[in-house]
Amino acid sequence: MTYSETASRILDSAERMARQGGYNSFSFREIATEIGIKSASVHYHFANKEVLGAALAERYTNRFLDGLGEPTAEDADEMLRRYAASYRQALIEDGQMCLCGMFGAEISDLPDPVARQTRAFFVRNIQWLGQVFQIKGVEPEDAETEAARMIAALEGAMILSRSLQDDTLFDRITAGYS
Amino acid sequence: MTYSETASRILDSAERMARQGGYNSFSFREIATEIGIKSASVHYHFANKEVLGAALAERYTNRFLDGLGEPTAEDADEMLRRYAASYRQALIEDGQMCLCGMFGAEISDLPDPVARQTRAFFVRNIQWLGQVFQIKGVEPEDAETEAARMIAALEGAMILSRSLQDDTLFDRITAGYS
DNA sequence: GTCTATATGTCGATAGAC
DNA sequence: GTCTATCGACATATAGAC
Repeated sequence: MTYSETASRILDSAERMARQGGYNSFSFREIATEIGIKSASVHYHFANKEVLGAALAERYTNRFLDGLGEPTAEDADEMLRRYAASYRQALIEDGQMCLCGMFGAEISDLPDPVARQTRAFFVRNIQWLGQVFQIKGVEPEDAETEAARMIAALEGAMILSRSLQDDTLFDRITAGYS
Repeated sequence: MTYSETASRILDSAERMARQGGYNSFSFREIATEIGIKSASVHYHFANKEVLGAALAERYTNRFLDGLGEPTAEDADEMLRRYAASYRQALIEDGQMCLCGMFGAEISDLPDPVARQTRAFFVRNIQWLGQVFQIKGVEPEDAETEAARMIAALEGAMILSRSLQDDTLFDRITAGYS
């Protein structure tokens, strides 16, 4: 999927808001004001809020996985470090939470298309990490559990670190993955 | 703090909604409708939303720690199992997320009194678990990090398990704590 | 303690001009 | 593609009667 310049700026704005306060924290009006158009114009690019929310989660997931690259046959430990570093960068350098971690927490209240894209984030991440754990020698039947455990640790570390306003806490919690 | 019958029912209703969709998912009107009064009456018990939100997090934290009891000098492993079981029960038996996990994720958008009570949940839980890890023989300077790591794992496990609609995933992710 | 009534603001969404 | 204008619904919050 490729987006027009304006559509991209809408997504950028919405993503920043959603990563601070979740699905209910971005609005057509506030996005419009921020990028200098009117809310009716935002509706031209994204017909309604669930379409916008689903596009948000989809773009986020694609970018996240693109940033990781394909799991390579060597240097599995380096892949794990890189995976953890993606979360670290989002939290500490960008100052933002994981979009799909936010959406995942409130998933039972989300419109179905948004919930489905949120699930896709976790499914695809578990697959990616599961491959890495298999390369490391984890039994195939345990690799996805190990993957889910690592993702849970990283999502949870973001929440505690952000809540307690202590960036070093994220590093200490995830020290085993670096 | 002790609440009147009506105030308790307000908190019960708000807590259930907040544990599904976060801070923006409960409203005076919806609470009022659910318990059979008018929204103006909800305002009589809780002056405004940030007061209600802070009361929600405070009551949740007190109940949670009361349910755990004091860390005892023996059976540290049993204390850890009991701690993990509290999260398991919330997710699987009650079908709800951790209130302060939700609030923690969106903490940068929360009114200050709510944010402070949310932080208190994590501070007090880290202290409780930190004591248990010390009893287990973890070095005092590492005990709170170990505590934060376990809480992060449990909060993250809730998010992934709920997102993927797979209760068994929570158990598999947290198997090391049981 | 609860009510009616209301003020004031924001929300998502749409019709139709340009 | 963007705009003005507007709708109906819902939000938090308050004044004042009972």
